[in-house]
Amino acid sequence: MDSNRPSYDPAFVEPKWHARWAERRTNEPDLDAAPRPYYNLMMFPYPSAEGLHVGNLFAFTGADAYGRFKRMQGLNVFEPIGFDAFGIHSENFALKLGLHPAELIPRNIANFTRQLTSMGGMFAWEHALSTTDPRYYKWTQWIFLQLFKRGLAYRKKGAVNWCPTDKTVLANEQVIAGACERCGSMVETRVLEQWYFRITDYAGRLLDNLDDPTRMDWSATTVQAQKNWIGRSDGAEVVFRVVGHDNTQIPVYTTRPDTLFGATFLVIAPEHPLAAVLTTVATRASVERYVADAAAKDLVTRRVGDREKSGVFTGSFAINPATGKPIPVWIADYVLMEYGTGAIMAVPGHDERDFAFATRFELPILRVVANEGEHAASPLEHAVVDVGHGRMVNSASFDDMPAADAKVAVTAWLERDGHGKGSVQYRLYDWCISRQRYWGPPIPIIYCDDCGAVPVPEEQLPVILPPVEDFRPDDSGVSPLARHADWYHVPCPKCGKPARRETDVSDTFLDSAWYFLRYPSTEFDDRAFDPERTRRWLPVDNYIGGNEHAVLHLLYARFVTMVLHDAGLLSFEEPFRRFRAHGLIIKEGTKMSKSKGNVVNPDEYVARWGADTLRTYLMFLGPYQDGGDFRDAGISGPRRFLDRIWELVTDALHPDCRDAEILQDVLVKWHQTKKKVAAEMDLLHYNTAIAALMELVNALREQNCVEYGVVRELVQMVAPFAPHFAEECWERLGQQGSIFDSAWPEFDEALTVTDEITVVIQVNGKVRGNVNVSRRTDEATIRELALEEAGVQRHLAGKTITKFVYVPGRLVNFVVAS
RNA sequence: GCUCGGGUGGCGGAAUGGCAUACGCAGGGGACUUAAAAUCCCUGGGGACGAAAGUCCCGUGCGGGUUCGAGUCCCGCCCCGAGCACCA
Repeated sequence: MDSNRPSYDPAFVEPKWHARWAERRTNEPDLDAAPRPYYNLMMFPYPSAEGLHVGNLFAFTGADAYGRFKRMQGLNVFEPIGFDAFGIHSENFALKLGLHPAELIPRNIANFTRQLTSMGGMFAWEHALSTTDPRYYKWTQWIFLQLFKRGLAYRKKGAVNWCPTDKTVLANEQVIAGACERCGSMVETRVLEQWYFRITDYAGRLLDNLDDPTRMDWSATTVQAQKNWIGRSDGAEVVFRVVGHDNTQIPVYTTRPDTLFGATFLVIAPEHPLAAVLTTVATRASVERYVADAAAKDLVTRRVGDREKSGVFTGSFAINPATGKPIPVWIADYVLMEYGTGAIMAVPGHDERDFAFATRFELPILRVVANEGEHAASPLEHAVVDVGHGRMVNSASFDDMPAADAKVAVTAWLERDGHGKGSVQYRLYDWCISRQRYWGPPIPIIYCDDCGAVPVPEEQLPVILPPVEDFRPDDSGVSPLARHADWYHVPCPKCGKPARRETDVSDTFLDSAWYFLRYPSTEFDDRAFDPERTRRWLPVDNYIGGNEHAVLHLLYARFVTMVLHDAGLLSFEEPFRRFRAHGLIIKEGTKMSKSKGNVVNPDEYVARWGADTLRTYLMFLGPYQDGGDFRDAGISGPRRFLDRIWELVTDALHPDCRDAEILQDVLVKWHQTKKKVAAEMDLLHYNTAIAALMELVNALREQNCVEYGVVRELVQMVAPFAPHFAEECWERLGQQGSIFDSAWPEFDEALTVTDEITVVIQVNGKVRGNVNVSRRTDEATIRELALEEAGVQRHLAGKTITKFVYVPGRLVNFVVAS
């Protein structure tokens, strides 16, 4: 490099453009008048004390590159950012440091803001938000009230998951294999009065919309995760009459009504309300002992699958409506009260769990479906669950019917004879939103002895979280706010008598279930979201985030949006038109974790290589939707790539490079690159887009081409990845304004193909040569040319050609017999 | 156990059923330099034969199959990762 050429120095370029962007408000679209609004959203971060890690940066860079690309395609892109700053994480960390979260969080947010600025995100900072801001959580509380108004928020006493370390209730979603999702402690069960949202009322719609392409275009893996979570199953409710109790019936839920004739006993959950009714004098003592034991166990232990079956006989019998025969009713904790009707018909011949139970307690096992070639009376060593092609046996008039048909036929018979009906069940549970903690929005409810649970009037919102020093949680099962009588004693809004505030705060997932509605309307304090702004910007056009939120955040956000839609407050019921899950970054082949000490701090890399190099590297190291392996050794490649473009820009400034002649090869490569990059950007295939740009750079260097127009468009195409760098190159090229207000390069389809093509010649599918011909050459000519190739002749010698395959523009294949 | 991903050089990874290993990293050789870094050029799956040019064989986790042709499609396995897990 000539000594008088200025070299690329990110330490100079990057701060320069941060200042320019801020000063010129480059990243602030006109929210009231943008003609082609495009809402580009990424999952907002939790501002941890450690700062942004490289995984966050990977996620944000990919989302940002997409937003910048869309903007260069002429859309008015709104790319907001904010902070999900309430919650147990922040509170626990504050406790550890002996700080108040209200002190800690602003500090963390300042650090995140610095880092997010340095990475060069196209963020509309004027609309940044924090969920901890009373101007924000006022509306989080308002959302709670909207649900309350519609009867979708209710209070229930029930067994809940209790984390002994975090000292709070956890949603089932937050319990992973019996342990707290956040701290890993084994979860216990407690009985507490909690607030729930009736998300189960929406299970069907939440499921059905997933398959509606007019509403949702989501990553397939995320859709699948939501489907599994909602867990629809189709079956039937069957009613069993109890012998000797004329008014007592036991409804059970089954997905296999076809096996009704094989139901040899019933099992009800220990908490089932009929447990006491069905118990006889002889069995009372043993039943009471069993039920008490079950109650002492926590919910999680009861859900561990392969425990040995336990249970107790009630002493009662029920009539199987199909056979008319009495079958015993048992109590066992493998039946869950929360699912279905809390009672099952046990079919040990065709269900592994029922089989294990029947074996343990010597209950009869009967086969009612036989697979092809299998005798119904074959030894009963295990349950036959898969009966896809089986036929009915031991089932009276249904005998010999294919099992799949019997499911429908038995359900129809049940309905006709009044023994039951077809029924759909969902695995989804209602959403418990109460948290016995401090660092969250207080639930806006006041308890009055006369009026009950009274919502705080909307004009009194927000219910400010008081700045108490003593916010440490304890084992009492009530929130720290309950220790602050001066705060919670208030008059009842209805009758004015002394009343008490709810002292629990709401789940962090409620904060994040509506933040995307707030971004376009952050300056309004008299409404959660402005109708006109919302109409212009929502639903979100593109949402990018981690699949770890596939079933929590994304489902809750959909639910809240659907409720607001039903309340007439939103015109759409699905908030995210397109969602793409990004992958995860690992370090040198292993997971990053604090304990391994291999968490990559992006600051060091930004300082050493520049944010643009780091961004380009992150987008290059693997497919965005899969993630990749961050290796220190690899980053020099992308830096070299940018250095070479810088040099091409320097050379292109020479007056001779304007409208210089472009070699045919370069011209074609240029247009092919433009075509490929645009297509790959849209699919988020950033690694291959960058590879294509690298190929163009290599071609330009090999052919010694620095034609101004080609270099200018190269700079435009690298801009989504290296925005500061591209702006600087743009300016050096003498271009006016921000490169992000320039139009994405167009390509000419006719110039993406060459006239001369290479046709591969195969003999029996093996490559034996090739010929260069004009694209217009006909098949016969190509065949003649192919036969002249030395390598082809060698392999054809003494053989007979039995077939000739011609794939236009690609290859020919001679099939020979020896 | 169930569901969804995935298995390709030394490494990260490319490949609408059509030249496997694009692009990048690391490596080897060379140029420049007092030297090093940086930069630039060449090379780059394994094996056999050959002085070389080259020729041939084998190669995308394993075993079958479909096809003129399979990393790609089908069947049966193995392994890794993620999620769910007594959901009747």
